[in-house]
Amino acid sequence: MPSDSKPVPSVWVRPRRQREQPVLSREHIVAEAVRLLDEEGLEALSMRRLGQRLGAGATSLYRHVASKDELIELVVDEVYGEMRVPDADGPAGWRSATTECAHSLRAMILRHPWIAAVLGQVGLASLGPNLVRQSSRMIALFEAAGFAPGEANRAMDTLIAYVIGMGTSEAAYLSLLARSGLSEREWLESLRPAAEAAVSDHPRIRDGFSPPEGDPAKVREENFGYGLDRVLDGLAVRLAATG
Amino acid sequence: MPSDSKPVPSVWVRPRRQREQPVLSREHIVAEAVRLLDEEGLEALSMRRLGQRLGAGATSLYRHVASKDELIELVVDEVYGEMRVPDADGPAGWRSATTECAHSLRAMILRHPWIAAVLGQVGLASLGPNLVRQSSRMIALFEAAGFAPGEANRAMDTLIAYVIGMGTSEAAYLSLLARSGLSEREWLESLRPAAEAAVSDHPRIRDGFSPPEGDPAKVREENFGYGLDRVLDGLAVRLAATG
DNA sequence: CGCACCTGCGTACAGTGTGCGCTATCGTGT
DNA sequence: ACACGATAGCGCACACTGTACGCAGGTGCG
Repeated sequence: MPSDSKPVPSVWVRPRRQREQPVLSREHIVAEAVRLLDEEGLEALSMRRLGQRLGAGATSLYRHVASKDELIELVVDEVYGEMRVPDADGPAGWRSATTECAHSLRAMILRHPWIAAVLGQVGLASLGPNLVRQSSRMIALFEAAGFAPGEANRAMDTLIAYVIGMGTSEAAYLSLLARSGLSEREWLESLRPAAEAAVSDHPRIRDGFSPPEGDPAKVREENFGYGLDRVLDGLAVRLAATG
Repeated sequence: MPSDSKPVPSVWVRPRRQREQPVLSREHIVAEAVRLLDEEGLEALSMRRLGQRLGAGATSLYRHVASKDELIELVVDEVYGEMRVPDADGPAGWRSATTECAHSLRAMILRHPWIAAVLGQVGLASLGPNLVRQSSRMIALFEAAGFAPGEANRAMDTLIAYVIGMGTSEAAYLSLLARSGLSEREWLESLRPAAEAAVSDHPRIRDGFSPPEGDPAKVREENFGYGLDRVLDGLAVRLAATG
């Protein structure tokens, strides 16, 4: 019985490869990636850490996913599926239906702030199943409202661009804040001097760093609603002019 | 004269440290970073490559810039300064002035497609001088149009959110395309089968992958203009209702 | 039984951001 | 004129990244 071989390749010690039922699969990987991203943010997502959380080696993931970029595409499509899009033949008018869409998309972005950074790389150009499904349902909404078939798509793009632009700003702000480790109030307080200097040079800038007028989250939601109403007003004008 | 010391630390061989005039400086670094990003895209930006292009070592940059993240903030503010914002007391009406802003911002994004990916990380939350200046000038535009002081800010946010959302999508699409190395026509052709499958399942989706109806860039610009008009219509409605 | 296949793993490589301590240069005060 | 402190740049080192490659073990089919 040789004791000089260090790793002792004995049958009894060998880890027996307990193939529990949670074998690796594309769905498992994507789901765990979303969880990791939600908990620790974008730069915490590495193949090694993800593998670790799944009880697997880093490179094992590559059996199910071609590359990290592809994984990110999958993850984007996954969360895009969380958006709620009402049925086009439902009882609600087009305005309230699209309003619900917009709020639901914003909520999704705020639940997963990391997509802000990721949308700029991968965009909505990839043809994931959820993206296709949701887009189709949204276009139906605009067609039911009375937009011509070709135009409904552009109307949807307009609305989505607004929501994504607004959500991106909010998400970037929030994850900056999260990375700082401060509470929102402390953060604003710490930026106070710089902000005051800026405001004094350019008096027109609204002082977003003043003593918080109520819940900051509430303020952000109202700002979002303001712009949303303007965008929908504009679409309504167009609808009235062509109908 | 010992010949065994390999690196020969002789005074005559020593590189004499020619301190040419292009010493490193924050401005130089930022400018070169923008050039590198424009030429080779976001993931080509590393401190080592940037230092190399400046004829400096990687870590030398840290004398002028605290971290790569800070460098990126600087770079964002730099290109944000490229946007053209007309004077508020100029001859043009508010609508044409803000239209010019929007097109100018979009043009900036398309000139520097990498900011799409970067805006999601750093956002417009940092208080760079160009950002402050441009925002102030834009708010002035909306106040001159008749928006109440507090509301002008929200109107601007609405417009900017739309432009950024739309620009982000375009930029993501374009840089995906650039990474593929194909021409736009080849790219569309290669996606044809997948797109057709998607369309046949969801007939409402406009077939954006059909034989190009004219210049694709033109089509994108028209789509952008469509949404822009809707957003400005909506703001005009609000203006008429409160004025 | 044998054979092909598929899944997961360990190793390895090139490349990343950046902390630390060294050297050479420059501007300034005496 | 000379010394001295500040500063700019550099090389090294560390921990970490994505992923190519080849191997080991299990599974299903002939």
